[in-house]
Amino acid sequence: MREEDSNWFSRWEEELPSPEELMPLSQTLITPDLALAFDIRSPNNINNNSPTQPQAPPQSQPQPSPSNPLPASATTPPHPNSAEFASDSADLGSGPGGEEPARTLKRPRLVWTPQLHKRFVDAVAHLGIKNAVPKTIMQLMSVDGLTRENVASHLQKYRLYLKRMQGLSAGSGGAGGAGGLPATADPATDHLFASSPVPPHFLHPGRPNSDFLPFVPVAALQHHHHQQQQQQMAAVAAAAAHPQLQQQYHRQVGHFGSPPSGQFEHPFLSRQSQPLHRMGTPVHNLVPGYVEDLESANGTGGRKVLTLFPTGDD
DNA sequence: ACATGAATAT
DNA sequence: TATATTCATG
Repeated sequence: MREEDSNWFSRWEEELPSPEELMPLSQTLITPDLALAFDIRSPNNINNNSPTQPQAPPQSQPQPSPSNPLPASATTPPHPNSAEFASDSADLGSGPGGEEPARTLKRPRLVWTPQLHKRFVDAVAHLGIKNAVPKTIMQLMSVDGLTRENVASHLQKYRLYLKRMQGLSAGSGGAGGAGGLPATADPATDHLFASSPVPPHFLHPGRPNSDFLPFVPVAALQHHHHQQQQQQMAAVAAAAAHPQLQQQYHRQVGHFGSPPSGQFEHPFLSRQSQPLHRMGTPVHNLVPGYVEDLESANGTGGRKVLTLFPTGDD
């Protein structure tokens, strides 16, 4: 019933990160090889048995992040970044055995952790279904390394999920939250989606419920040529919708412009801007809320999986 | 030319 | 299965 809805909705609302919290949330996708290069790994169990990701239950403890036992011989560290390198022609099919990271580098598969998905949902929620298109969502999420394709793909699946939910929503509030599993979402396939509450508006396409917090978490400078402009555009667009926000936007940008504290720089952070023409990364990993970690699962064929999961409890 | 969304591939 | 990539449209 509606009351249930508002119930979980309230909770969901409370969980929403405030602009301040959101702003510094510049996560960074660290590629396995990069991590390896800098010896960034969780000093925990080297044996990741769990084929699936820790479902990240409500529990938010420093879950021993399944480190990746990446075979030291992990050669071919896929540089996941810009695929805009046209000049070089070394070994084309340098598959396994080859050392040089062929330019045919593919990013590791992105794993949508509940946290990441939450950001996704939040972004969509704040944008409104209409404006929630991959590009915009991506920008709002401000996750470094996230591509439009990543978002598009996820969005596609998410829409299907919503559709299914609409059909089943009759009688049961459905989307359980972080607390319990929704009785309605049965298939394991929906587990991820079930981890984040679905704003009611999503299920009611005919009702422009726009009483959402207007904020513009423009953040994380990203690489690639025009991204900055794009972000600005996004911000401007958002500002257009909410003129009063322009201030916020500027404020935030300013914030990013000047690092909060020059305490120390993690090697890999500074390095990060090195390998490719990535722009300076405003990573504040001083914030204990989010920690980047990665896990490469040596699946069946040796495909690497990039997992970024914030340790921050949600 | 570019972004989206669905279909298809891995 | 989940995510990536391709493809047809807008």
